[in-house]
Amino acid sequence: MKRDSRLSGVLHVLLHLAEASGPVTSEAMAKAMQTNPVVIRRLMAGLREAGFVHSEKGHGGGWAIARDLASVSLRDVYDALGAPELFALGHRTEAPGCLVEQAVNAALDDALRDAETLLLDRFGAVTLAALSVDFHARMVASGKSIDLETVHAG
Amino acid sequence: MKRDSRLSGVLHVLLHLAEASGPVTSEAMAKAMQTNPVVIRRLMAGLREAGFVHSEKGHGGGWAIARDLASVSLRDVYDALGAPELFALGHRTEAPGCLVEQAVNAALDDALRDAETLLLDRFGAVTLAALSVDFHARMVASGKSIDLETVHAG
DNA sequence: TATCATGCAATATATGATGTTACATGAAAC
DNA sequence: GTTTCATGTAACATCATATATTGCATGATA
Repeated sequence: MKRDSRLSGVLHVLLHLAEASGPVTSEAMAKAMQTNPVVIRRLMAGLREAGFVHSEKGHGGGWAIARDLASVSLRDVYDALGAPELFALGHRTEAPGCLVEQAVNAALDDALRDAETLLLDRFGAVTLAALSVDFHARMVASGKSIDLETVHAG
Repeated sequence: MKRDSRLSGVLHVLLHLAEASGPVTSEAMAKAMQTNPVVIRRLMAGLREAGFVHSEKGHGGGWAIARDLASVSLRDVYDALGAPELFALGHRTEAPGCLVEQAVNAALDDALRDAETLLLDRFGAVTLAALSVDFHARMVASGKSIDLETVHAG
């Protein structure tokens, strides 16, 4: 089962944006993330609509953070991505006529619903600012400096 | 993100097996589940190794439950399937050099780990017997009778 | 007006689950 | 014993879909 890395990717991009002094182009981000600029734009589209980032065309354009990092939780980012499916487990049939399958689905859904609530609550409790703090702590601990180009070069 | 329906499918099959009087062939199950006999055998392989079901070759052969339903939890079945990935969310990079990505991964993993614990505990608390009880309650409530062939005909 | 950057649709590629075929093994029926 | 039935498994085919790419339109700056 292939896993969806969009949330991970977007958070990564956002934190790098937060570190940058000016706007960063899709191309620069794409190079750093080893992917295509269009993929970056697709990822960011939801965040732009949600007002978390701002994009500018033309010379000197690119992407920039539009909100205080402390005001955006992982849950917000997740929602801005369209609240993608959290679980890899699914049902064989969504609306089964078979009563056995209904019972199975009900049991699984019950557990999944609770886990989903827990997970989203956790996401809601973590802000981008908190991630940034953690990142800076790691930077101090490692003694390394960082910038988008050099860190993602290797 | 495509979802893995193996757990759902196996549970469905197991409960039907429990209702059956004698061994059920892969072909019969496959017809009921609208899939291929080989797929059924693949699903059941882990359960056979775990000792939850028994298979017999030749005339009158097929699959049968080998354990008391009360002694098998959803967690056991999940493990017998090889403990497949629970979450659709993953990391962009598993062992990133980038400290930003490390911080992101750590935050996500933290939340996911707790959700996983909750989910597996829930699975551990539900036995096949409980599912069977629920199924019979549904059958009474609906007034319908059931058997493998007729229920899955349409 | 030439260049740079996003916006977006359409298409291509890659990956992995699911489905299928083929054949070997073993058990029961005849 | 030989025929039939069923599982066991590997190899292969298909299909779904996430990801990547291409192409072109739009708008902003030099």
